[in-house]
Amino acid sequence: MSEKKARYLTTTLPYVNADPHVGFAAEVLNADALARYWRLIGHEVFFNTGTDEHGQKLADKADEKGQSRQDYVDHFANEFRKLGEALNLSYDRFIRTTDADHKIAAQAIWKKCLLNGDIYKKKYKGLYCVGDEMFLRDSDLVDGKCPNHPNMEPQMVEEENYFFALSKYQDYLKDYLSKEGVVEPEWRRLEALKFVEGGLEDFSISRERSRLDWGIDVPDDENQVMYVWFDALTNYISTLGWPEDKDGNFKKFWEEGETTQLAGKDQIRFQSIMWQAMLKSAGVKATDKVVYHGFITSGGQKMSKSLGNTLNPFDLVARYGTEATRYLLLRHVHPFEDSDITIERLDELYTAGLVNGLGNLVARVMKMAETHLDEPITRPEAVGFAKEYVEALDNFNIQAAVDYVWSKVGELDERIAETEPFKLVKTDKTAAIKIITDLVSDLYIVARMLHPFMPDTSRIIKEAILQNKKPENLFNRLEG
RNA sequence: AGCGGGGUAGAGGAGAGGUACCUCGGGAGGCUCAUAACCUCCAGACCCCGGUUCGAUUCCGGGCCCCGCAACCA
Repeated sequence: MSEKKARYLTTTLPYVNADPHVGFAAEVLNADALARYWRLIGHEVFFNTGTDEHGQKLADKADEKGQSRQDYVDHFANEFRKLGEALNLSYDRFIRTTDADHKIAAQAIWKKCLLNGDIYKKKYKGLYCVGDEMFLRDSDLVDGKCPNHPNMEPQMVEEENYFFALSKYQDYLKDYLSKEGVVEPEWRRLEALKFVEGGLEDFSISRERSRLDWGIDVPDDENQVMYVWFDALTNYISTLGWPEDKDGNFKKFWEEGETTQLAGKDQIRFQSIMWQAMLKSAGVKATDKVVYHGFITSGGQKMSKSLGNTLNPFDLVARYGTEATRYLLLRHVHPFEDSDITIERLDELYTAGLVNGLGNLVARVMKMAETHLDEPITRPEAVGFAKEYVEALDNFNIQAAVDYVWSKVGELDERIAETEPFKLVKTDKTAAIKIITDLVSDLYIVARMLHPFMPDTSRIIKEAILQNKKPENLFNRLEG
């Protein structure tokens, strides 16, 4: 058996200025399903996620609450860790951009890029919105004001910042993005390519300390603090131990392995353009593939607190349980396009797919098995997965993979209706037992395919089969 | 302004030059192993106007509408 390539997988790091969003829950669940699947088929996997914890917005909020910055972000980091438990995630590291080793790595990549001549200092003058702590571009202005803060007068501010010479990497990025597969779905790659061809501007990568004092220090310049990019993006490699690589994870997973990043569709510029240029400048291998998903809306609108249509992942877990929440978000969120989700819809899908579907199938098959089989079936040989299932997962289409598993659930239900083993057992016991054995055996295969998506359910079904015992109901009916 | 995606039964998706599939929901029958579950059948759709074509919902042009991006929203 040939040694399979190690695989690295990461989500983006959510900014911790709010509680976990259901969209991030979907992203991290997709990552988790892929990580579990890859491990299942024999790859060594490093699955990374975590939190992005710097920036003036967070510092201001901490100040408002009278908390220390670290305490404030600790609280949110903890909320995101809880999400990991609530969703039963199998990540290998939960990185925080406030972790000591990450700060060292961020400074290290900065120095490499500086040494490579891609970081320079430049005076920058422009309209600045105090509300957003951001410079405004002319195209941002609405009636000469910041669109987010129409009551505040933008101020003309001049400051000196470091810039990264993204424009130098136009040709490189064009080459990088010309290879099919570096961005999924394919049409997003074309979008990225078009953006690069449209011309790239160098971007600002630091702020004066007076304007931003909660971040990683710029090496050898007391007055400057890193602005998001060199800080946040570097997590993808600092998590592996770069640059020292004491444990060899960076070499194994990033340099010699296959790297995949998952991100929202708004992240193309950051993940597939800026980050790739930074890696090139620092002499680090490019990401092999970035997969971009859509957003989740509710009731046809963007979720927002003022509309009252936010769905909190913790509420979903409280309502449906961990396994069912995984099912709902993995099967009923489109892999690449936007998806709309409402509680009413999720309730229907929960009942149809889990209570009436999988749960009921397990109950009826295992009841027959327990009643009519003298002993458990022998565990079916692991002969590799069905082509449809494998292809869907290779294409990052988890929805299609789960759909395939449920097509098998449907087939088993049909087969029971057609062959009527519960009736046949009265007239031809041998034939009935053969049918039941086959049903149980195929149910075992369903459970195996279920593992990446619903690991506990998969295990419970397999155990029930190997003990020849009907388990407790897997999914209870919703109240009301 | 521009760039990108899209408009298919009540809802969400798939698909193809010869009027269309899946899931959920609705209706009728059947079954009794199962969580009033399951199976079968039925009703129900290709945004509008032109063009190409023997034939378009599918290709082309135009229109209308929706969504995303527009350099820190997952």
